[in-house]
Amino acid sequence: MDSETPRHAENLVAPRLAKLDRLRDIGIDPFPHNFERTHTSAGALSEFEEGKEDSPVCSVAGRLVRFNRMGKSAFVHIQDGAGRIQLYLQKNVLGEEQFKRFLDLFDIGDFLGASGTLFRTRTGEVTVRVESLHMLSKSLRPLPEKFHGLSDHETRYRQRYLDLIAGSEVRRTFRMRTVIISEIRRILDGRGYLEVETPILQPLYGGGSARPFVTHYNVLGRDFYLRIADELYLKRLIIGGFDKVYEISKDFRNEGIDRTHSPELTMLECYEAYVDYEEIMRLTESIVAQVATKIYGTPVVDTEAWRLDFTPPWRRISFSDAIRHQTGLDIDDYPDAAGIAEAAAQFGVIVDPDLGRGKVLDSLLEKLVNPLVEEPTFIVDYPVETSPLAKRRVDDERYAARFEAMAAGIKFANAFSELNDPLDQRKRFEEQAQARAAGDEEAQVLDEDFLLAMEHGMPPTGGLGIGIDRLTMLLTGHRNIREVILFPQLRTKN
RNA sequence: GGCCCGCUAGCUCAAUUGGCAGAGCAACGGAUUCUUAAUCCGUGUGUUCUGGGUUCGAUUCCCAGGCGGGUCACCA
Repeated sequence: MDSETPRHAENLVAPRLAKLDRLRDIGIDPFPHNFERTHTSAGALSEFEEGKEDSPVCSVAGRLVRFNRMGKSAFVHIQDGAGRIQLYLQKNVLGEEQFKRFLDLFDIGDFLGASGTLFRTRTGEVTVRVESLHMLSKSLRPLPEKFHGLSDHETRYRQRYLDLIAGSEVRRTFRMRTVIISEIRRILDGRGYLEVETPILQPLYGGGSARPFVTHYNVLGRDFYLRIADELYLKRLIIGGFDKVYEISKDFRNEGIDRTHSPELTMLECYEAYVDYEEIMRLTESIVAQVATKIYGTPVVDTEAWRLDFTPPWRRISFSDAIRHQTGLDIDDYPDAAGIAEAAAQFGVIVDPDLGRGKVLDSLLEKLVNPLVEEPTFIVDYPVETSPLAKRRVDDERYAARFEAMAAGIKFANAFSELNDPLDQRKRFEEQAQARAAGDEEAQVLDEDFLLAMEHGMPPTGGLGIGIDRLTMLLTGHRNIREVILFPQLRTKN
């Protein structure tokens, strides 16, 4: 018994250890190497429904999850990756010895393999009439209760395997997450995008506004950063001549953890040469609508949490209109940080003006507008101070050609016409350096190597980032990011 | 990090205005050859998160800590 096992739990483990010994005593390996199954649970059920044979023969395997003993017979359910199937065990079919062995030595939680013929019970359930039965792996600990399942969040996250065993909704959510990612790949591959891999350990972090995790590279003798974004490397590839590139990978941001933030997050970033953010908006709508359709057969996501219609085109509102509608303020009337900070304070948004006008405007949007956005919406044309890597609008240099996408109060995409003027880019970095000096720890760091690349010429480019975790939340109806991350980070127990 | 809430059996939850800790499921023993949260008979398995304090007596009250949840701040 390991040290984590409470003493009283031994009462639950000991009988199973005894059964393990008895299995070995009668020459049965409780942990055999394999089992030749012919069908998954779902495969067996559909074969029966197709009715090509009267009583199809099959071998199935899975974890024992329900156990109804009926004296000389028993109904049990096993669960595999495809679902559940019922087995019917009869003393006169299995023989006295094998039947008794099952009753005496098998427990809920064990993996077993069974072979037999399919039939339909009186109550209509397609079931395997078992002719031979095999122990595939003995379970030594009890599973969570069958009806209520596991509801303690801490245990669900720390022992996710128990959550997955007990909850079909949980399994469904994570299968959807995988479908979302593979469908995005399929869409981008189909459009001629090249999937690439760029460094996770970076000598300088950039491409986003966040504090990084720091690590040490022994052989190079210096600190490196876990990336907060892929952006500056993907742009180097655009400069290098790949017209369309994307990467789906983890970013790391050393920030708070809450319902919509995980320090380790999965991000899609894609860049396409010769297009602007208008085209990227259409791409974004198309990706999300197609992914939703892949899952639900329609772009309408109708869950317990919300109903969201991702059918393009989505609603669009400019940054300044969004602020104006919410506050009556025209942000153009406040060209400096001090003025807008004072105006924001009237709405309970308190920001130190030393951090810059962009920071104040960001806060206004974040606090007063974003939480109220329910329908899928593009907020477009961000003040240039908030967008150090985005191109200025042609008609108004105070604004950047940038959008963010949100729904149900959750921001899930950020995109812009990428700044490709190296002189303007240098200026923007310098402004960020000032903000950093004033105390903005998330301000971007000047990256000479990136500027050098841009000085060699970068084509006009549209770029997009989609938070995969958040998109998964929206598409699966979860309000907490931990529900869509298999192993969310928790404090370690000692 | 601040504030608020929670932690009781393997699981889901009760209860104790400070006085022997109790249900269902699971488990264990028995009955049952068509069950579906099977049913019927019997058995309660516990460091009430941890450490202090107050008290004749603490699971309950007080203090500190741990872990979790919510919220605020920061970020996507």
